[in-house]
Amino acid sequence: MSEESQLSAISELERKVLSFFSDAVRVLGLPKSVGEIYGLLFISKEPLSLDNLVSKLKISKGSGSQGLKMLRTLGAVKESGEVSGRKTYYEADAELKSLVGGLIKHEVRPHLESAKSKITAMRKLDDYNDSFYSERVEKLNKWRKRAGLVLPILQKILGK
Amino acid sequence: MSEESQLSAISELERKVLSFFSDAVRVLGLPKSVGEIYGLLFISKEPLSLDNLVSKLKISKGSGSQGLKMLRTLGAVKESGEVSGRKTYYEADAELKSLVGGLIKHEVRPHLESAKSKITAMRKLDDYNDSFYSERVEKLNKWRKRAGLVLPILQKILGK
DNA sequence: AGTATTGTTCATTTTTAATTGAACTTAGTT
DNA sequence: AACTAAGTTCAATTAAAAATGAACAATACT
Repeated sequence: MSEESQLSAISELERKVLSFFSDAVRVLGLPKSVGEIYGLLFISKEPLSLDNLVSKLKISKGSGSQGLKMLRTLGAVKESGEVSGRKTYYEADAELKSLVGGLIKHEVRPHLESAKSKITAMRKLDDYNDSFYSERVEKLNKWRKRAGLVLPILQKILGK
Repeated sequence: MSEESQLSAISELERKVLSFFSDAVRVLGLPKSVGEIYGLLFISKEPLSLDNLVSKLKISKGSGSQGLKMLRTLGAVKESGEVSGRKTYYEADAELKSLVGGLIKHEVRPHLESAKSKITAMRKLDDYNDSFYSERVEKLNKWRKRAGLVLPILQKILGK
């Protein structure tokens, strides 16, 4: 049977929230559609299905599916308990803690890991015997370590 | 007069440092060429001119000029005292403090400002009278404020 | 002054990243 | 079991970002 037809246009508030999250997400280097999906869930009173998102945001099913996948991975979105019919419905996890945690784990840590292995490789080079170069490489390592130390602090402060 | 011809190829260490900074810079949403320019200056024993950078990195003069401009704006690079001839030479400001400070000031703060004005606009909408919506908007504002508070702390921790 | 060299700007091109949509897979319904 | 709707995947397209290079501007050397 046919549900409430999903033609409801986007409200002014929704538009502003979408713009807010598109921007925020771009700063973090994620695609804008991901920000829009999260934004719409964030400002929605009820959980939304993939269909709902696709029709309201006027994006393709493919984008919607991929965007939701990323948001699930980040832990920014969760399936709603309500399982009416065969669709799955999503709602935003609107806790800064979850968002920051997911971003750190999936977007930041991997880069720090890769930085670590690059530094390890630098130490094996002949140039590393030169004091200027070794000093510079070790400075990079100090930076890397400090970045790693800051993350839990960040998480603690933001995730209250 | 002709200087030491700038054909010196890139060393293995240099290659690794460039890769390190290209990656780092991409995480921050800046173009890779900017990372490479900074990287080469970071690992160079002497200050380098635009020409030096362009020939070693094999990038166009245009990219080089734009990249240096961005790095100057961020305060990540400074003109060397040495003014031999008519070229200007640059060296990396290799203090994490400067880098973080510049990024916060030029890349982060402006976004927080724009977020602030978006929230102000949301508060003026009719929907804001609905308690669910006002609660959400105020949550966004809480997040924004918290992000603003974290920056100086970040700066303090990283900029030691 | 005139000339040569260095540096910037910006319209075009190239490269990279995101989105689409059609084919496919999975799961629910009758 | 056959059918139908939901969701995923991925090759192809489109859109966004960065790099190029030629024209221009600024500077300093003679």
